[in-house]
Parts: sequence; C-alpha cells; structure tokens
Amino acid sequence: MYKLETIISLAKRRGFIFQSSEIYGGLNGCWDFGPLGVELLKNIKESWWKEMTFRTDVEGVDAAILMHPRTWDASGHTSKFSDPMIDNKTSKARHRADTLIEEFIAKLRKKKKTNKADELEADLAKAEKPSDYYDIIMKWEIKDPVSGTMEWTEVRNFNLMFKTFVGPVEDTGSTVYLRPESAQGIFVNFKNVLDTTRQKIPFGIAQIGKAFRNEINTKNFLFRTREFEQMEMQYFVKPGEEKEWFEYWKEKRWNWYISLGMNEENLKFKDHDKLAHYANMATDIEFRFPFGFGEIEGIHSRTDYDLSAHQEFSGKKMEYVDTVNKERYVPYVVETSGGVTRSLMAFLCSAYEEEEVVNDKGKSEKRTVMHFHPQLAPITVAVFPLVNKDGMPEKAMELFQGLQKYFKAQYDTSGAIGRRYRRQDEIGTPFCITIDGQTLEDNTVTIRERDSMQQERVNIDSVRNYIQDRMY
RNA sequence: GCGGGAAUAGCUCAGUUGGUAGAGCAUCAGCUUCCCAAGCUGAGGGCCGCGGGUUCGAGUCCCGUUUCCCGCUCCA
Repeated sequence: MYKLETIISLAKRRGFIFQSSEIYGGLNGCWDFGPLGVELLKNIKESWWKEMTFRTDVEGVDAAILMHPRTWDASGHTSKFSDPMIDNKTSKARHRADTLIEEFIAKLRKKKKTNKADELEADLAKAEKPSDYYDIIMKWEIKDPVSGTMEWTEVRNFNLMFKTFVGPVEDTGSTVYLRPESAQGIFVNFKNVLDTTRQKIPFGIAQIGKAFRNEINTKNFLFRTREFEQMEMQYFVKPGEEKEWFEYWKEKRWNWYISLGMNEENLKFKDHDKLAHYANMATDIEFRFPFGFGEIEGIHSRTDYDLSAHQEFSGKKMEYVDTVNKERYVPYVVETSGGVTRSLMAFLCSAYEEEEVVNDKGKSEKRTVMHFHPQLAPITVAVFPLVNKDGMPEKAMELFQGLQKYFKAQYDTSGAIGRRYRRQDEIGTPFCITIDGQTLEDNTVTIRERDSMQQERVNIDSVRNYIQDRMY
C-alpha cells in the first residue's frame, strides 16, 4: 500500500488533481480536476452510466441542484441533517450533545439505575432545539468524559446543508439549499418518469450529479469534501420484494468495481450497525484506502420512506397503479448510491504501482505505472515515431489523427523511446504504438501493452479494432 | 474543533551564528538515437504559502493566518 501523499503527488504532477483556488492559498477541502483527472472522471461516469442505464428497466434524469425547500422538510434533512454540538471549555473536547447524553444513559443502565435511565431517555426524546440538549446536560449534571468538568459551552446546531437564497432579497422566504444528496431529485420526479416512459414496476431511475455538505471537517484528500459528485440509482419495487432486489444490486455493484480492475482484497461489504431513519437494510462497499477502509458506495433499502414523505408534504399521490393485478401501492426503493469522487480516488489508489524493472544495463530501476482499466484510462493510446526522421513522424501523425476520431490519443516525438513509454506508464495509457523502419516497408506497427510491456506487431489498418477489442 | 508535523522552481529536497536563491529530476529548443526514462549542448522557470513585527538587512527569529498530512472528534 502506497502513501496517500505519493498518490497526491503524482495526481498533482501529472495534472489529475489540483487544489481549488490554489493561487489564493487554496480553499479547505475543495479540489479541481486537471486535464487527465477530468478524463478519468468522465470515463468513470460513462462506464457507470452504461452499466446502469443501458438496460430496459432503468431511465436517466438530471435534476437541478437547487430544489424547492419543502423537499428537505419531506426528506428529513431540515430536522435530522444537523448535529447539536457542545464543547467542553476545560478539555476543548467537542461532542455531539445527543450522543453525550446517550452515553450517559448507557452508563446509568450499567449501574442498574433503570428508572433514572428511562426518565432521561424520555427527556432526550422530547429534545428539539439546541438549548433543550443544553438544559438536559445541566439538569442531569453530565460531565465531560475527558476532563470530568461541567464547563460547557452552549449547544450549537451544525446543519450540514449549504444555505443560499433566491432572488434579490435575502429573507427567510427565499432560502434554498444546495442539495445534500442527489436522490431527492429522483424521488420528486418519480411520477414524471413513470408517466412519460411506460415503465412498470420494478424499474429504476439513475442520475449523476453534484451534491454539497457543509462538513465540519474535511479530510483525506478527495474522501471527505464539501462538494462532491454522486452516481445514484433508485430502483422502485413492490413492497415485500425489496430483499431480493437489495441482493441483486449488491452483487451488481460489487461486480462493476471488479470489472474495472479493482482487487477483491481491497473491497469489502460493511453492513450498517445502526440503520438510518429511512432504511430497513443497508450496506456499504468499502475500499482499502491508504488510511484504511472507507465507503465508496452505499446500497440501501429505503422502504417507502421518501415517496410517502413526498406524498404527505406535497399532497400529490406517489402511488403506483398495477392495472393487471388491480392493486395500488407506494413503491419501496432500493438505492445504489456511489461517490464519483470517492471512487475516482479509489481507482487512483488501486491503479498506482511502483514496479522494480531491470534495464538493459542489468540495473534495477523503478517504473511508476497506473494500471487503469483501458475503459478508464485518461489517454487510451499514444503514437510515437521511433526516430524523428525518414518519414516516420509524418506516418505517425497520420495514424494519430486517424485514431483520434475514436480514442483519446497522444502524439509524442520527444526524447528516447523508452522515456516516452515511461511517461505514458505514469499516466496509465494502456497502449503505445510505434512507427519504425519496418512500418515504411510493410505497413505494420508495434503495439506495446502497458502492464506486460510486451509488443505485438499488427497491420496499421487493424490498430483501431485491436484497441477496441481490448477496451471492454 | 483539539493536538502534532509540514509549506523554498512543475516534483523531491538543500540552504551555515540573519548578509545577492541552489541541486537533481521534470519542461522547452536543438543534436543524437531502429524499442523501454536519467546521452550531448543550451534555455526558461521562485515576492521562499499569505500578512504583520524585530533588524541596517529575514527563506532563516517572533506573532497571526491559510492550506496539506497524521492522530483524536465528527461523518442524518
């Protein structure tokens, strides 16, 4: 496992990822994609989109980032997507006020003070405002586990939604939020899609798009950022059938990562110990990052929580009418919610390798290779003239221009041939084509494969098919 | 948010008790080269993260700040 710093260094050096607004000192937890990063990002999204929507039972949408504020009342984000935080002035430790109280309840139960625990639990259940938590902490004399003192600050609410406003006047009536998840854009369009596509249950709606969370702390490069991109699909099923679809999509999503070259040893399922308020089954696909396993995709059985809530808040029916079996119901939802940004980081970590190779002088040296799957590689093919004379550059340019219509390609004449191969290795280009003396005689070229470094000689006219055959 | 570390060329880093900003690699131009980087010649590139202070003079000392990394905390 390589260090995160090593990966970040390559990402910067070769133009994958830059820090946001770097010339102004950067903005915490925000990153920009450079020329190669944007290709990788685009390829990941394209691969996902084909996987998820090139089938008869899934449709796509692209909803606006700004949504009617009632959306977030219905989804529970307005009330539940915030944390009441409290700081201890002595230890400077910061706690979530509710978990602090819960821990205290657990302590009471351990001491068999059941009555008191029940009483406190009832108090906690009634708490709504930040000051309610503060009052409980003071009333029950809950001390800081770190310092043991009761030198508490006020309880403050950290809502993780970015707030802004619509129109020229900044008042409460005009408040809107940057969506904290893309899923709601799908739920609010459930009826529209149903009415315009003749889909029948079960079917899904897929979407790729940005979401925003005002995280208290950003961390670990692209892993925890305030702006990120999601690739999500909500699959609508008949209540009672969610279990089988949950299993189906679990397997399907796992296989997608494997098919793009991730090693099974670096992936695992992690079932949620504590289910969120909307879910009845939930698991994460986690990737082994340099800092440990971390979630790259969640698969959740969301029941009818979201559609029912929107039905209640909007007053619009969210039912599905099955005319054959003469029944109507609010569908259940099985969701696959992947992080584009996180999986990009996982693909970067997964692809990176420093290989020991022996050069022609018998000396061992380091070769840095990004083992991207050909489908994901930012540059698919590079074309080189072996030497810059005898008409080779012209011939190579001609081939390059032909290939460029189908693939992201590079043309390079600079430096020794070995150096050019290594340059491409470092950015993960799977195929390098060299025009040599023989090309001018019999119209064949060599294709050098990145991982094996083996060369194959093929006719110049079959190069396109050769690459195409190895991409999928 | 707390604690620790770091910030000098695109990258990796050096820079003496405070005294004109350096190396290797990379990049660019040319030469050489018929297959796996580190051959030859030359060139460009830095307000030393940013802002103050001390000083005749600050990359170096002091204060603040921003960003990144590690560990806590947090992650509906």
